[in-house]
Amino acid sequence: MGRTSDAREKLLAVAFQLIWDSSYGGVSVDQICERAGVNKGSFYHFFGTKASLAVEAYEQHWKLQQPEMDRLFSAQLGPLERLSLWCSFVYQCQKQKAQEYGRVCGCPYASIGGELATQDNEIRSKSAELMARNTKYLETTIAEAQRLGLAGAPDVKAAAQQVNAFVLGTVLSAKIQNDLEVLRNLEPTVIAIIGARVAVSL
Amino acid sequence: MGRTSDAREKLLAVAFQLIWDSSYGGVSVDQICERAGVNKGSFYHFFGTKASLAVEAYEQHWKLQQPEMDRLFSAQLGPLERLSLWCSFVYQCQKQKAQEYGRVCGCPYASIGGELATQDNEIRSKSAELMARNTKYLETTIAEAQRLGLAGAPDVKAAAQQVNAFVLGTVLSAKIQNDLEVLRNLEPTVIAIIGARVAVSL
DNA sequence: AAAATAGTTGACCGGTTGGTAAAGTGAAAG
DNA sequence: CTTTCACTTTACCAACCGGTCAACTATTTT
Repeated sequence: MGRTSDAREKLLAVAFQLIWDSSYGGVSVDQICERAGVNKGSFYHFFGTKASLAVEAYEQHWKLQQPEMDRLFSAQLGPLERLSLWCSFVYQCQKQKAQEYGRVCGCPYASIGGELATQDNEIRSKSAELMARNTKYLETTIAEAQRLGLAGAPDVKAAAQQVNAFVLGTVLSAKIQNDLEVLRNLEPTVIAIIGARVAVSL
Repeated sequence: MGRTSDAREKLLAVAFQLIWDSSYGGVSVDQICERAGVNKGSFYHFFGTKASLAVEAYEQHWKLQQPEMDRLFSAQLGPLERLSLWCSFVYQCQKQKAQEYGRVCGCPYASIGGELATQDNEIRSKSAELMARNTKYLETTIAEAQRLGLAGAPDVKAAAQQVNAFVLGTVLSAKIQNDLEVLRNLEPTVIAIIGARVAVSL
């Protein structure tokens, strides 16, 4: 009973976008409210603090993004094909966002995580959790590549973390240089990371 | 003529530390002044804005750090040895800072760069510049490895960027997970990145 | 000694911050 | 129809933000 509202969903979506465009500290609750067309009182009806809004906004974004990830990492595809598709996806995703906003915006999860890791433990651990979910796709894929003799990583979990770190670092470089170029050819290095140990030990 | 002062140097050092510990947005001019034992009026005698203090603080930190980098990348050492030394250095550096502060603090240049890349172009470009200086060491080293037949990267500059991105991403992961473990074995993957192409093409 | 200069002091500014509170409104449940 | 309750509205708060200013002090040059 009582009335219904889409203010909550609007706030989540707007908060995610605004924080991705600038940063957590660079966006105020007032700005989020204004852009969402919601009064501040309503904001604090739905969310206890700015930080908890951020945590929920990022969780929500993951949920909306998950079907796309499932599609990219479909079991219908070969493991190397999935990795290749994912590399292209990362580039395309950054490219589209850069066209919309006029600057390279980087990885949203890593951005807020990197900004607040030492200051807000809940946001840090949510960021870590979302990045771990991402790495899980890589781990499963690399494990299958291994099984098919396409990769030579002794420790699959470590290899997934390494691939993730490489792509994360490249996306961050692209953001800091404000240049998408470094993102255009991720795949060969990803292949090198997961295949190198076999090759090197030859 | 006029009196002399070390307030400027104190502000630069304190600002760098405080921003590294938390973030640019998370530290106020008042806090920097208080920790440095300097009045706000003096702050604005030396620096025009908070942002320009940050830019100068990071440049200063680079200058202080450079001799250490020159030592790590000494021409007396073999190229792979330099890379190995650098990987250990990155880990030790993060470990020491983590012990001092109680949390993994990540790469200072990348942290401020990632936070403000879309908001403050001067800070973004200073961050990019410092990271490029870092990559230059890698580039020279990889070029020599190539010359000695120890690496098989067709594009040396790209390989240096890839190695840098991998380490950067791993340091960021360590910060977000607040766990140094991922940093303990950087070297094999670095070797794989610069050596893979030769090995793979066998 | 006096003038010129470099640095210090601390009060002050308007605007913004995250967050609160209380009264009001509209729709669904009884 | 009325009660109930989810949501909205708006005014408000103390604390803090980056930045300014004019008076003041210590040092060196002339």
